[in-house]
Amino acid sequence: MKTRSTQLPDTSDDAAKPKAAATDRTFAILELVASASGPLAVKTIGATLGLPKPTAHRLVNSLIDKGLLARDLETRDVIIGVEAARLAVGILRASLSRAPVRSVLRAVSAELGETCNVGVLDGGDVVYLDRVEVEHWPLRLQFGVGSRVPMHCTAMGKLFLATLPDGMRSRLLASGPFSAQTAHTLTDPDALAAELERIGARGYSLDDEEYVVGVFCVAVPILSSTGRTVAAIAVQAPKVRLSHDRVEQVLPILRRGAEALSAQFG
Amino acid sequence: MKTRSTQLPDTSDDAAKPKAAATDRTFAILELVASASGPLAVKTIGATLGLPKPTAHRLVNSLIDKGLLARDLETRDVIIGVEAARLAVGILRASLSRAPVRSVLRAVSAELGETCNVGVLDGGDVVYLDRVEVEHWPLRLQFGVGSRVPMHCTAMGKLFLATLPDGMRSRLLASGPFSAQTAHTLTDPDALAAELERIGARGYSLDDEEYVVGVFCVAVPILSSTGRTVAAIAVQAPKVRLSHDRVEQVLPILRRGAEALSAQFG
DNA sequence: CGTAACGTCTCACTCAATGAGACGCTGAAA
DNA sequence: TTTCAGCGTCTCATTGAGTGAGACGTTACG
Repeated sequence: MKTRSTQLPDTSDDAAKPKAAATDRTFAILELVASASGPLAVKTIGATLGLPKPTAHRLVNSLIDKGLLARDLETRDVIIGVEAARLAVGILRASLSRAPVRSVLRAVSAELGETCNVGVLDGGDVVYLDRVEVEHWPLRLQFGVGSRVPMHCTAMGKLFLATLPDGMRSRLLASGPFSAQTAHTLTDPDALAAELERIGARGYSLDDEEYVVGVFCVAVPILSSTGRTVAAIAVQAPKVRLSHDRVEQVLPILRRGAEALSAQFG
Repeated sequence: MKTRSTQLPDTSDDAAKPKAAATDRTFAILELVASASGPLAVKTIGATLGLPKPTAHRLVNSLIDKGLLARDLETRDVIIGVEAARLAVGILRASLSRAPVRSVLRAVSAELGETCNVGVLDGGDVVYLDRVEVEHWPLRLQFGVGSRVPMHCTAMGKLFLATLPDGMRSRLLASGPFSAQTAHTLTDPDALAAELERIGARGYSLDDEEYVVGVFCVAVPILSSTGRTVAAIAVQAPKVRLSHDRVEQVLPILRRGAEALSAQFG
């Protein structure tokens, strides 16, 4: 649910423990070599990732032993290994099952000219399953695929809340105070309940700067074959480009995407 | 004092410690998921790799936190994550930039006298992994290494579609309307399906001004050792220089390049 | 309403990873 | 040649990250 780094007994001395897991570092090295333009010296790898000299060599050699990395024959530089290529082919093949979703999302995003994403409800918050961006703006890294956002102040989250069974909804509504992310965030349970009522009746959900200042959001449900809301598709954009006056315009496009996606989930 | 309270049902005489390397196991999990035919239950992963229950969950969740794995929507099964796909594209690109391999594409391009590129399928579109140009023309910057092009209107894309398993192909064909890039683009699913049929039978794919006006393209598959299409190599040129009448001429050259490159993908 | 299967949590234990420092190698400058 | 500098390798005390048995929740199902 929360972040994963488990620093339990760290009380007073803060952030002075850059202890890193071997696995994290290993993947960092692999990714670095994969994204490099050419062969890399171990020195460079260590310097880039801030690894002590022996550690860098140990991890690199360990990857070489696995065949994931290799050494250039004359220079001793590090290049990608044959096992990595095998793994990569497998990964791309396995990730094919995601292709249809992404395909739809891209089409919707292209038509709207704005960033779109697909998310589901997991635990107490919304998880982004996939995302197609249209430009580079600050939100980009903050809310990438896999990141979690609250339910009470996002278009998707409120949509899920509105379509939940009554019992679970009231339980979630009672589950504590809602943080005020912006001045527009609905923190009062009654106001939120009323908003959910509206959303349920309309069949779509809006986020008018309730989570991030200056960002407007529209979300529609993705229904399973049984008619249950299993996911949602949303568009988000700066409010200067997307606001209440454009909602009627984007809805049919979003709904078409949602319909195409519901076929994939059914 | 050591408690031998539990007699394990087997392994009575092995002096070998339960040797555990977190990194090895993590990569084993990733590879297992990547090479699986579909979503895997954590139970299955643990059983296959001989991992204790909590350990299996810990490692899997750690990979999920990194975005390398993900969970299926309704079933809680494990599938490949989006970060893994990103990593995979990087790996394949890096592995193609290795000197011995790069020369293959250069040779093909030189022999044909036209621009050639190598690409794979990722997330519903084609990604160029490598590219050798022969002259400076408008497409140059637009479709460099790393750029993505649609599936339905490119030689490579259609080739991938044609060699996909039936289920996945039909799901992708159902995943939305196909944008008409030019007057020649196949936008009708039925017409596209018929074209894919032809491509599958012929073993190569053509793009006759379906993506860019005036550009003709020929693509052949790069097969893995198991005979699966894992990538493709293509030549593209202005139609005045490359068209149907030259296809038979370029095919053997492309195929020779494809064969040389196939070793790179296992 | 068991019950069975699976996921999560806890918690001592301990082994694998860590990294400062010493040492060796090779190649280029002096 | 010698000297020096930059890298890679080796050693080893230290420790905390990883481990896994067992207990506990949580669904799914007959």
